[in-house]
Amino acid sequence: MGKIPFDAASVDSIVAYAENLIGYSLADLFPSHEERANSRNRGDLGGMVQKLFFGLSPDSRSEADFAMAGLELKTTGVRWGTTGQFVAKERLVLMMIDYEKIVHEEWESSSFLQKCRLILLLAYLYDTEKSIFDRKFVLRPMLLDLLSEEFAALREDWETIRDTVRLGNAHQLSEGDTFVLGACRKGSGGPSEKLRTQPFSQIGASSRAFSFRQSYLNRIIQTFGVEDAPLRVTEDPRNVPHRAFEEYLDKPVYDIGQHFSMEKPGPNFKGFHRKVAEKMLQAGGYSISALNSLGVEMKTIRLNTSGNPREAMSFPGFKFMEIVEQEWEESKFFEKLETKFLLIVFAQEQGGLEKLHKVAYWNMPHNDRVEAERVWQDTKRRVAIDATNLPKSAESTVAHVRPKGRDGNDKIITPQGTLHLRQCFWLNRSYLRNVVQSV
DNA sequence: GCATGATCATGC
DNA sequence: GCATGATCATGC
Repeated sequence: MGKIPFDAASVDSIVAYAENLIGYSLADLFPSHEERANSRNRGDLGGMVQKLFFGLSPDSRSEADFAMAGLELKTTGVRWGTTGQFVAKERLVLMMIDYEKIVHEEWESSSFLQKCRLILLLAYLYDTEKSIFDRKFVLRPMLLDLLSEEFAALREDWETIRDTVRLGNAHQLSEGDTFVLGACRKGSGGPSEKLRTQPFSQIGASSRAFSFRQSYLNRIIQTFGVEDAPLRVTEDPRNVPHRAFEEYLDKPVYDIGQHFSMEKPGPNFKGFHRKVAEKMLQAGGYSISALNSLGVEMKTIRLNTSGNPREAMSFPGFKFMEIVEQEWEESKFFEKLETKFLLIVFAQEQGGLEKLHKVAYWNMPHNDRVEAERVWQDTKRRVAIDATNLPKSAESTVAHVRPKGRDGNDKIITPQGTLHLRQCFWLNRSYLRNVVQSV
């Protein structure tokens, strides 16, 4: 291999050279390369870019890929979103979390920043039909300095993860624990998964990696990847409750509705409280979709006069034929339970007025996710035997299964070949009571 | 009052 | 047309 056509010690030079990749695939630039044919390697476009385009030998050492420049190279798949911008296909995995090491570290001198402080992020158009060699690079090369002000929200999440491991709770980590920097599962998963050791506990923990959560990565792409984008990476989701909801706390929900000139809800309208919450969000400069793009999902909970939730909490429906073929980690329910929720809690007072009671973030703790998985596995098992006999709320402290459909005709096929009402997972009312008290 | 079964309006 | 978040309705 000849002389590399950039200065490997200069970040600017590397980034400028990376411009030459944009608009092309590796196949465009290296049409006759022998690796093309035998590469079914699904994840290694980054490695190939490093090797072919930059002429470096890939490795996974603790130092950055461009060691002299302290620059880490990452590639990420993007696709066209419905909003007319590119969105990330999935979270961006940055590096494995070393449970033994992180407990002794501080943010500024962390091995995470040693490797990932400076990231050159290249986006390619994700296309399952094409090999990694044929995927075109799009957007601008993105140079990210994780110690710059724009990425300030990372630090608190990194510390949250470290402190969880310090408490001997590495096995309890969840992506939903944090807002922008995630501790995502990395590894085989399933029953055969080999667990890792952790300091301060004998309990084996799943392998996890630092990642930009998908929502955060979207904001990065839409900020750094295009010209003249409004800076939106700086927004920290932790600001939302205070900014949008604080002034309405302890106010009657119908007064809040009136404040926003909301029509009186029709007798059958089931979304009034959610709508009121949405109005408060909007008045605070957010929206449901803005909240989602911050990686947060909003749920409303209404308490009766005795402080119990009026209803269980539902999740998206599942298909009988699908769940019997699925692994837990692939399921929608798993994904939801690693989500960060913003709970908007309304409470009915003895006198009769229902008020905005509490607004707080919550994500499901580990023990309850274990129990939820048990319910899911039991559901999977029972669907295969008799899809009409599924876990009821008395069978678990956390979750159960119940119908969720448009009407009595909303039936789908079961493994028994019969039609049965579509179902979904629910969090038990009694469980939600504890949740509300815990936040 | 609760568990369970059965919808409802909305928004994409 | 359909999934979704949420609530209604019934029976014990």
